[in-house]
Amino acid sequence: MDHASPLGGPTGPNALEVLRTSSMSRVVQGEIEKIILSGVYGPGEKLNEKALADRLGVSRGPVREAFQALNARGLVEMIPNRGVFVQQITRHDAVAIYDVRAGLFGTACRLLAERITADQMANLKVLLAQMDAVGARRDLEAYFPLNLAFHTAIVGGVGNRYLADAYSALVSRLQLFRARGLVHGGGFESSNIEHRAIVAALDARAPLGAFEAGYAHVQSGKHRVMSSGDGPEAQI
Amino acid sequence: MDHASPLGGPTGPNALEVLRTSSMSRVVQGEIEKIILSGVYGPGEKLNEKALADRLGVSRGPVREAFQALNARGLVEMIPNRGVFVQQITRHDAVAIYDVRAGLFGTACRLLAERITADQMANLKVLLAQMDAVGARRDLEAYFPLNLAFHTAIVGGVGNRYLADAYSALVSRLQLFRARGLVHGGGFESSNIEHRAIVAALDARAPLGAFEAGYAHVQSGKHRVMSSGDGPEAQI
DNA sequence: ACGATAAATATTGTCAACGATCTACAATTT
DNA sequence: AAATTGTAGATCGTTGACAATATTTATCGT
Repeated sequence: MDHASPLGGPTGPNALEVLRTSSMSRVVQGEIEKIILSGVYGPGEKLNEKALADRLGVSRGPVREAFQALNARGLVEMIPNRGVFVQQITRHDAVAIYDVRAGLFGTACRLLAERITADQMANLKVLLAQMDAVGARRDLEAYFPLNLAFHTAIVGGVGNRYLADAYSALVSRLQLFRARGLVHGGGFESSNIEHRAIVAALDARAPLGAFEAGYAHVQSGKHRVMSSGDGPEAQI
Repeated sequence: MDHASPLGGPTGPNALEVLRTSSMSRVVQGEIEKIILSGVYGPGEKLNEKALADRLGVSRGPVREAFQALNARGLVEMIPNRGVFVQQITRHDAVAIYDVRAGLFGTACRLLAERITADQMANLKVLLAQMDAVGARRDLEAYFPLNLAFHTAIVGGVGNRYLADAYSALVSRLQLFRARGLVHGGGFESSNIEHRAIVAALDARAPLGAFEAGYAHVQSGKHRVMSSGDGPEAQI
């Protein structure tokens, strides 16, 4: 099975720009991350240095450097003299990650409530309406990107790089916890109700209410995911 | 000036154990991190690969791998074909980091309020009393470790690895923002009052109140630091 | 046939070297 | 004199090679 296209193929938009701004190891890191998050390797599976290097058309050096970065981001586990393995996220871990994510998302809502612009507010309401419409049709394929855009608009809208980075690091780790599981809908209604509560609090410029709404929303998402079997799937 | 002792010297407890469990690049990473956080290199200063490698008695490979990890942790900035530089934390950045830290610390307090044990509660009260006593004497040297222990007891007491890691990553970054500045006291009283509010909320097992108390405490700390000149110093 | 031991293979950790890129300085031109 | 161009040195990015460690396979003994 093709895990990755050997570099030089249609990897990026234009290889010229990529290779000038980014170093090889950064490209390699992105490729390996895509491979890991795509789920083809499975949690706990070993990542062979030489095999990856050959597949990506580079030597082991850049691969090892990429491993260090991925390890710091919590996507792989490194055991000295043994090798690098895809990080295993247990059910217990996922709960812990969701708790932190809830706190960060709530914080994002709180901070955004203190500084949200009219344009941002309007954008969120548009997304909300679209999600309502799509949710009524139970169209999961269309709902997913809208939901992602909604969350991104909130977390990114704060304009706090450190908040956004920490949040996306948690989301990445959480992606490791859907061991090849299918995406499974359900909970459109409650999710949309929570979204409305968040927007309402933001519209009222109520930091405390916004925090609570955001925190509760992620916690609800945690319960939705956790209550649906061992190898979980949805993230609404 | 001696930036670091060449490995093999009295760096760690016993080099044998360290070298068996940890790889060289991990040791190197720790050494470089200590060097950076010690502040001898100054924000924005360049870290020369060969110079660091020579000083640590290794080749450039492990140093480059350590750089990747430190970059992912936000302690250095890597510019392709230019080099690695100590991350610069501007005043604006520090404010952003404090905001995230406030949210995380508040979340820690909230989660801890839901599960704190009697032993943990007692420990916090002991620390609180000690800080009161030391604060009354205005003994900053003694206050600092107690304050650190108090915060660590809360964040670590939750038992959430991801929360603790994210929090300490922010604290590390924040350390970059005391550009060789002296530690400057002041605010003992307000800080202690806030500590008491946190403990009271935890004792009452009140998640919401605990969050607010923790969040407000870090925000107050932010204002204490930010209001004291450009190159800030204290972190109480 | 099963388990323990030993050789063989594979993989990791580290290093030194090579080409590519950048930086600093001097010579030249306007 | 200021700006620009050209060159020399330093530094970075990558690679291939070697030693150390782990894993697999083969062999031996009970």
